[in-house]
This record gives sequence, C-alpha cells and structure tokens, in this order.
Amino acid sequence: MNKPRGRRPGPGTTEPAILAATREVVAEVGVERASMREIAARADVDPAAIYRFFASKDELVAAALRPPDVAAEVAAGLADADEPGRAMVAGVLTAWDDPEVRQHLTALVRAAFTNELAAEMLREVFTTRIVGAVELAAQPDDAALRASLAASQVIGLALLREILAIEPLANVSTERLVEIIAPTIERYLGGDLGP
Amino acid sequence: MNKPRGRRPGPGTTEPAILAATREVVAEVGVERASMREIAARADVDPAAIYRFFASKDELVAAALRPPDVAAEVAAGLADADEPGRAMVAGVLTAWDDPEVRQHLTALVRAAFTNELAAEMLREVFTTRIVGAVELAAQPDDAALRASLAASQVIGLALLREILAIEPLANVSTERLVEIIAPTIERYLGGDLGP
DNA sequence: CATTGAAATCAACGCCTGTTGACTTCACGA
DNA sequence: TCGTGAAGTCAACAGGCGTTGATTTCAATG
Repeated sequence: MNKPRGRRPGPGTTEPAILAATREVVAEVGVERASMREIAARADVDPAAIYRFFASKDELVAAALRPPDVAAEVAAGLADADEPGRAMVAGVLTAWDDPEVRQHLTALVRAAFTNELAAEMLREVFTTRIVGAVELAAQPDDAALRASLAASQVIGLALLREILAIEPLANVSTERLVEIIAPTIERYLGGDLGP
Repeated sequence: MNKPRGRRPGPGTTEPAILAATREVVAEVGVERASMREIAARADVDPAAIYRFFASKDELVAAALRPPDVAAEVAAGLADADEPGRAMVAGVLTAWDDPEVRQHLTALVRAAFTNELAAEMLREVFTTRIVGAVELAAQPDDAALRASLAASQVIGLALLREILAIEPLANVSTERLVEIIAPTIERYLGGDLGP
C-alpha cells in the first residue's frame, strides 16, 4: 500500500504543489513552526523530495513567499489614478479578498515578523515598488516618507483585520473600509505633512 | 568552578530575572525561537529552575508578556484630553521610547502574530481598555470600530518603525510623527466615518 | 529496445527542544 | 539549634527538527 518509489508520469506538478503547501502552512503557523515534514505531507510528497527543488528550508520559504505579482499591479495602478490613495486601499483590500492572494500575503506578513529573510522581502516591496509608484503618482517630495506612512496604515489594517481578526474590523465590508481609510492615505500621499 | 547547587541568599531576584530574560529573547527572535535554554542562560540560571516558577513555556511567556501598566496609563490619558487622538499617538510613541517598555511591547507584538496566547492578550488590550477609553473620550457611537481603526494605524506604525525598521520611518523624530499621525487618529476617534 | 538520469521513497543521522526526576544546598520558623 | 521545604544544579528522557545517502522507478532519448 506504499507509494511507488520512482518517477511519476505527467507534467511536473510537484514543485508548484510544494510551493503552495509552503504558503498554506506558513500562513497558518508562521515560518518557525512550519516543518518540512508538514509541508511535505500537505503537498502529498516525501520530505526528501523537497530537496530536489530547494536546497534548504530557507530557500524554499524564500521562493514560496516571493512577492506576488499583485503587488506590482497595485503599485502600477497608482500611477494613473485620480485618487491614488483610494486606489491603493481599494487595490490592497480587494486583492486580499482573493483566497490565494490572501494566503500568500498572510504568509509573507506573518513570516516577516520573525524571519529576517521575509522581512527583507517585505522591506523591498515597500522601498522599491511603492516608493517608486508614489513618486510618480503624488508628491515626489518626501516620497519615501509618504509611502511608508501609507504602508503603515494599510499593513496595520490588514494585520488587525486578517491576522489578529479584531472585531469589528474583521467584519466591516471592504467598501466601507475603503471609504474610511482612503482620505487618510490620500493625505499621506499628497497632503500637507507639516514642518 | 561549577555553580553552588543549593539555595541562594538574599531576596528573590530569580523570578524577575527570568521574566526580563524572557521578554529580551522573545523581543529578539519571537516566541518559537526563544528556547528555554537561551532564556535560562540570559537569566544566569539553570533551565530547570524556570520550572520552579512556571509550569510550562506557555505559562512563562504568558506571564512575561502580560500587558504592561503603560497600556492602562495611555488609555486612561485619553479620557480627559483635549485632543484624544493626539494624546494616543503621543502616549504610545513616547512610551515606546523607554527601552524597557519598548522591549516589552516589541515582544508582545512580535509574539502575537505567531502565538495564539499572545494574540489573545493583544486582542484583549484593544477590545477592553482602548474601546472603553474611546467610549469615554470621543464618540460613543461605533466606539469599537473607531478604536480598532485607531489601533490599526498605531500598530502599523509601530511595526514598520520598530520591528521591520523601514526607512525613513525609523528615523523620523517622535515629535514630527505625532504631528503627522495625530489628525488621522483624531478623525478616526471623533470625525465623520461616512455612511 | 537499451541507456540514462531525473524524480521519488525510505531510513537514518545528529542536533535541539521542552520537560522531568534525583539530588543538593541553604534560609528560615519552632 | 534543628528540621523542613524552597531554591538550585545536573543529567537524562523522548520527540521533533532539518538534512542526507542509498536505492528504486520510470519518462525520455538514441
């Protein structure tokens, strides 16, 4: 009743399955408690098989959490929006509504707080992609500060809403949240920040 | 050259030392990678000694991360402030400037994202203390929503500034940050939130 | 149809983890 | 001053971890 030992027929589905399983487990329990054995089990694969594709757990995690395309899309959407702040909030929140994206981002964010590699990845998303978009879309002055202020609100919101699941934040509709948060981001991106 | 085996003279300094060491290590590496052995070493104590005071690692962590008094102080300060939003931001940011408080809060927040116990503790701080203060200080309507919105901005800021150390946020002065963030919180606590 | 090498399983390695039990020392109340 | 029990150390346990080497199977190439 054991699995066959050798190579499998069909197209190479194993590597994607491993990556998806990694995101799944990391989103649930964080990097440190996401064991290779558990990841392998979810991908329905032997733990050793992972090492055919990734040299170490670190490398696997890095590959699995690599920022999703959606980050670039949202950033790009800022450039030619009437209200870049609203576009940013709406972009992130609606992206987050997609289960796959949600899992990916949850995994990335959760990992970032205990894992230096993931932290660096998240840092990179903000300091390159978002700062660049803000420079194009809004005030080029203080673009880095403006971008990180906006990011602080958006990440804080995502964290409390999705990971800590603080009520009533978790159950407010995306639409209403956009209405509430957009003016804040609008001000951070283009408004007066004082002296 | 080994340590003496028996009981030590003087007042009981061991338990506080263990708690402090726990916060120190957890703030640095998170709960999962904070090992009992490392904690014991920092407290200059045998690992088994920890079990004289705490039944398990979970219990130790729970005791060490128990929300600091400063949370209550800041919440209380909101009640009779002219601008509660500004008081909240200033309270949190200046509290965070104290190294001991910073370590405690960093440990708590970092833990909260991978550890259900710490998450529950953080949730409790927000849903009881902060919501209560907001009810007294600002609009009683939607107090829970207003409180969690404010918290999302403040936590997001603390996270990016202190844990991810995103530039330039990490190097902006506390005073300037208060000026920038206060209007946001003011609006969340007392302003119009739309439909 | 034979050869090759990628893909997969299995079993084990050494290490680190939280935790426990046995033993020892000493501060303190009677 | 004597007994008791709290406070400590030490050594070990069982279990989980990341990782590796040997082996097997089979798809693809000639």
